[in-house]
Amino acid sequence: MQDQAKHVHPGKTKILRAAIACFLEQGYHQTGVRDIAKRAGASLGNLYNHFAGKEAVLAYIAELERDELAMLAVTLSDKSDPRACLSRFITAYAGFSKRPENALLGVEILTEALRNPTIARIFAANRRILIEALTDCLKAGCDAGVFEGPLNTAESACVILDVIEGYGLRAQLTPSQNERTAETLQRLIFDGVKA
Amino acid sequence: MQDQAKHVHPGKTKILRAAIACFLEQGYHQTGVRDIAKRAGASLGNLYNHFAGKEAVLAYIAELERDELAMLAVTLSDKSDPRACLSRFITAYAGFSKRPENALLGVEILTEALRNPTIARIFAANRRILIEALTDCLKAGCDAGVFEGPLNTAESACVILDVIEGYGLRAQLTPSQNERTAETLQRLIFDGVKA
Amino acid sequence: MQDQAKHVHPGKTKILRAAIACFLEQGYHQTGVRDIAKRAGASLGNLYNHFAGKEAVLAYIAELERDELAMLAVTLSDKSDPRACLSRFITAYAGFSKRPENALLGVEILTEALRNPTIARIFAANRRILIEALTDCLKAGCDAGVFEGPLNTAESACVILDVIEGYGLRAQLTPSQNERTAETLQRLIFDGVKA
Amino acid sequence: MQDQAKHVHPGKTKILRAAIACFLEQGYHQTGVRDIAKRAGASLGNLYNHFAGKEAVLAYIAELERDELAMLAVTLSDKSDPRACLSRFITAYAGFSKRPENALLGVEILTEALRNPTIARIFAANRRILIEALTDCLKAGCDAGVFEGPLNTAESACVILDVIEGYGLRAQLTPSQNERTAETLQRLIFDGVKA
DNA sequence: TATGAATGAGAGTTCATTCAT
DNA sequence: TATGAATGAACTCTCATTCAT
Repeated sequence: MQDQAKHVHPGKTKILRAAIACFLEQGYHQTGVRDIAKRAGASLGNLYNHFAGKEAVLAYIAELERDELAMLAVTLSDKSDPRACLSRFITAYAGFSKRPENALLGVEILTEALRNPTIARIFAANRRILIEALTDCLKAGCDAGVFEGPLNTAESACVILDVIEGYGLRAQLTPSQNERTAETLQRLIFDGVKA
Repeated sequence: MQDQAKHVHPGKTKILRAAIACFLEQGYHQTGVRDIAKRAGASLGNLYNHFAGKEAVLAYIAELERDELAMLAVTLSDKSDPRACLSRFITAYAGFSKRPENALLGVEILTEALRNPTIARIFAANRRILIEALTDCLKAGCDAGVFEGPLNTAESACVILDVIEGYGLRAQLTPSQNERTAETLQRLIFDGVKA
Repeated sequence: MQDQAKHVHPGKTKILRAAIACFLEQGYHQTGVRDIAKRAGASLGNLYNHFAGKEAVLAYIAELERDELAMLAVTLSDKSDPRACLSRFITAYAGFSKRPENALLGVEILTEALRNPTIARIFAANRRILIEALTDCLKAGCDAGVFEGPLNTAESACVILDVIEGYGLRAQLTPSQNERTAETLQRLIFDGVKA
Repeated sequence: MQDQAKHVHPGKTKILRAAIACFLEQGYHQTGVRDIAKRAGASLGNLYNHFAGKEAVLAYIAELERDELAMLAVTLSDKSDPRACLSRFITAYAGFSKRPENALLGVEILTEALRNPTIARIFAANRRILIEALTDCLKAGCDAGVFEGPLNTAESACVILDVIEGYGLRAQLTPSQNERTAETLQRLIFDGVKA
């Protein structure tokens, strides 16, 4: 989570950063608003001056992700060479996904989205950014014949994201993973396992 | 979660089933031990006669998964035709993964495993069952030349599980998904996107 | 607490000994009936077959003390030499009081007696055994002129017991105490501090 | 327990006074934090805003005793007349010890100190205040020849405190005690029982 | 904005006790 | 006798949130 928050009130940013750190370390439900306030060096009341509540903090964090994802989606906009384009995206999104703050916060937001409509809406909107750009890229590739059609492009886009995000999450559980696994990602997405 | 629990005390089974239902509906952290006891029609104290605590209930559920996964792993044991074998496994595990109790409980267990060593150990053991069987299948396929080597088989196994589990989870978020998506899974795992 | 319990049911004795051990280690209120049963290797229900409840266990223990105290009181019965008699009692009761099971159980019983009438009655009865014997000894000594009268014998008896019991309790808090302190007890009880 | 607490937050003081009252009436372990909060007219959560927990409340109370004991120790500082000094102290400390809040809270703190290191440390510190002052007084008296040396002054100091505190505690168990017992204390401490 | 005392419902857990077997 | 599952009230403590200052 980079500093897209530069223009907001410094007190709010301080709280936000503390919240991200807490959610990463302890998880959303295991984190108390007191933990956040204490870590931010702010008072409990002040947290409520900046955010409507604990859920609003998570929602805000989820929304911050949007800008980052939009930048990643740009990687996919070059329609002239869908293959190279997809390859670049895989590398970029794998790099994004393996950063702990993205991998772990992503899981927190996903699991919360499963039962919390407010978060679900933001999560779906974020995801749509990548899915749509990826789907467009796949469609362009199919039309150009560089991807083997007919392809269920929307579903394929989801699968590609799953593969990359799964890789990012595994990087947290097994930090010792070697560097060549990123190449495996490329290989499998493009060619599958078959001879 | 089927009835592998037949041989245990009926009171314990009753509580277990209630816990599974609660964790599914509300999530692990959002479920209180009182919710479980009430749903089981048992007293709070009795829950603690059968389980050391709330975490022990989740751990027990996670351990129950092992037997089911072991049965799925058998699908992969036919070394004579790795390709057909993998194909069958994909179908079987996709069917397993799209069932809400497996998809949602799986997420609960995964997220808890991220920060809870007890659950992490069980989660890792369960996962290893599938990973090892799948890796063996891929290796056999590479040796036989039906899969395109050289292949990072261990990492590929992880990716294949990610793809299927991601599919299963998406089935919960977007229940309207059509049936053809399972075919897309097979297609992408075997061939990737490229022409 | 020696084995006056030989003639009772062995299951009961087992529980009793476990209870004493628990009360010593954890204190009466910090000990649960489950702790006692577990330590005794008995079932919870069985404990209730032998005792009406937790309080009854403590009451029984308190009553066991009576026989030991009665034996100590015998030390004071020799009216021919009140001085030697008192001296012997001080030594005997100091030895009794510094044993952890007597010192610590004594405190448990005393504090429970402060607010629990059942225990208070037993505690008072036990204490009366020593007080009366000691008062008699002091009276005999005053009559014989070996103790300096007029002496508030009843109150003096209490004070003598306090001194010895305080010494026993201190032995628990500061186990490093040297051996000469028992002599100090004799000295102070007989002569006080004054020249 | 007098109002040394004037400078602290009124809410905290209110809770403290309620806790003292509860501990007196019911004892430390028999008192629930809800009892304290209810008696204080405060909410349960607020109690935890002021104290880290139930034990911290008792620890705070034990620490409040320190100031009162320090004032009593001053009674012993007049080295010119150790005998008169000791006599005054006996009267003062007997007066202190027979007040229910001191006698009963003292027992609660002592028994808790037997197994709780936190409380044990505070208890020992409090006790050291009196022991040291009393030991100094006895030493001065021995040097001046008004007390009969050689005297184990440290141990004698303990015994003197035991005698007075035992008297204070007995005053709770047998409230009908007449006034002359305090004189008996003086008599026994100075002269013992012997002619 | 910023503070932190105050709230009370709810958390997980333990309690002494009962009772059908 | 002996068992241990069952009970539900009570335990200490934490929660997200409010509000007077």
